[in-house]
Amino acid sequence: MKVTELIPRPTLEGYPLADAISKRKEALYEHLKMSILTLALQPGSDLDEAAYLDRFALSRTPLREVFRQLAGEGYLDVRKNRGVRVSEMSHTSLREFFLAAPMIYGAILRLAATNATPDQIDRLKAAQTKFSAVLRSGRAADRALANNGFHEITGEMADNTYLLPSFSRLLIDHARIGMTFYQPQTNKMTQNLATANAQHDAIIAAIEARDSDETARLAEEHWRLSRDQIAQFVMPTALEIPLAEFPEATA
Amino acid sequence: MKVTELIPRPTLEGYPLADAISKRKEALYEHLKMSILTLALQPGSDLDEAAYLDRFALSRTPLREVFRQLAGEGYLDVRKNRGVRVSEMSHTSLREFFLAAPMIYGAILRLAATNATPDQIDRLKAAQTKFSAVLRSGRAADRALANNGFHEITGEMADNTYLLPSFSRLLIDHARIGMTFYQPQTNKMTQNLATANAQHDAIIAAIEARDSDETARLAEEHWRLSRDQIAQFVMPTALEIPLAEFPEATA
DNA sequence: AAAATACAACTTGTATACATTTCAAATTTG
DNA sequence: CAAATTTGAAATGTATACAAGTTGTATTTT
Repeated sequence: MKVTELIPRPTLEGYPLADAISKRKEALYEHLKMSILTLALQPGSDLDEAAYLDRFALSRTPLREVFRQLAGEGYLDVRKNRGVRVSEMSHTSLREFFLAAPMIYGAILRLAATNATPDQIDRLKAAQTKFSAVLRSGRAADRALANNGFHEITGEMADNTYLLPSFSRLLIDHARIGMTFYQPQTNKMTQNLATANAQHDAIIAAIEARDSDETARLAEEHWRLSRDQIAQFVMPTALEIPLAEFPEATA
Repeated sequence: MKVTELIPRPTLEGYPLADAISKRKEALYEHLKMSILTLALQPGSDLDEAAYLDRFALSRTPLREVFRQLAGEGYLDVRKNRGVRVSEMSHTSLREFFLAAPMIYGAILRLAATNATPDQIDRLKAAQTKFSAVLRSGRAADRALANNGFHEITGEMADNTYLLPSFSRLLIDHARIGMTFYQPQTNKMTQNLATANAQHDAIIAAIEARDSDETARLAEEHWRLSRDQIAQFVMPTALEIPLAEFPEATA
């Protein structure tokens, strides 16, 4: 057995999980993904190489490799000689999102019903258990991540090299859009979350039954719920109070 | 003005286009893409870092960056501690390809008709002029690249961040499948190429007319031609000569 | 002689010094 | 005084030495 495996490296300050380099690389990778999905790192914001260098105890070469990989997956933009920033989201990309999402989501779930393995179904159930639990805890970021985790597994189930890249990019921005818009202040939205939860259960059942038509139907229904929720925030129902009644307007 | 801009670097042996580093990086990037699309580099084959180091006069850091980027785009696979190889193509991926391609191609061309800019239309016409010319010259690799160039522009026209990643991956393997199967030894296949050429012209006209329904219809037709051509090679019509008539069988 | 081990050459990964480019503040110029 | 230019600190990109891992071959062991 290798000696180096037996001697733990000294703990690094500021980063308690210090371990093999590849572990730290992986940790940085996951940390950035999570931060971007939950908007802890905002779209368009610059990343400071130096800060991550210290925090994750990596040298520039592997750090930059992680940045490049995340750029390839659509999380980051690398601009030559100008550093790295979190990939942008604009009203334009929102429109593109609405066009592409129903088609890709439908296709992925249809294929998931055909190709899912028993192990994947188990993992989907576990992801759904987590999502369900997190609905109660109420933290928006946790909800977005749990929902993302659920859908990532459906992408894996579909097992199609060619569809996965687009699906993955959609999931990134779905999470980010969700973080922006789903703030369940109203009863309606809390109700919607419960509906989404029920839809996840139905999707699992349909996949397990290998019923691809039913799974595709549920995909459409699930998408519609999500879309309406977003639309409600982009185009809210007009206020019904006459302007004059606002304190600011009367002052 | 910077002095370094005025002093040309000494010409590097084995690579006449020697220039600024970023040019050489770009050259390597394009060379690898081209080699992979035309099967000059076969699916699954290993890439020798050292060979490209000399040939393109790059140091390992930028060279490896190019490898990573191409991996992100689906041209290469990077395996930890085991070097880089050209991404694989199997009978499994062929099936995945057939499932995904018609949907994505249809969507891309439909959107292209809606969103194409005049400049892009001009470039599409130029690409088609090239494709047309190359049909006569007859080299399979040139045809595959010209066809790829045409479709890449339609992807750009569609202008949808979320669909482009899948579309790009499909184009890679479409070119490679084409190189494997389209060897116009029969009259039928030569005829098919002429048909494809005419379809390209029709697609340009439909896009220019902003007729998205017609463009989508043409996309389906174009796909069907391509699919049938591939199917013909995967499942050729059976030989009609009885076994006994082969010299080997009678010997 | 077959299997297991050890070793050495080679490949891949990382750290870091150095080169280049960018950005912005300070200076010069018209 | 405004515009253009210079300049230098900070950020980004590259080269290269060194470390770690992998692979194939020689050696030992049974």
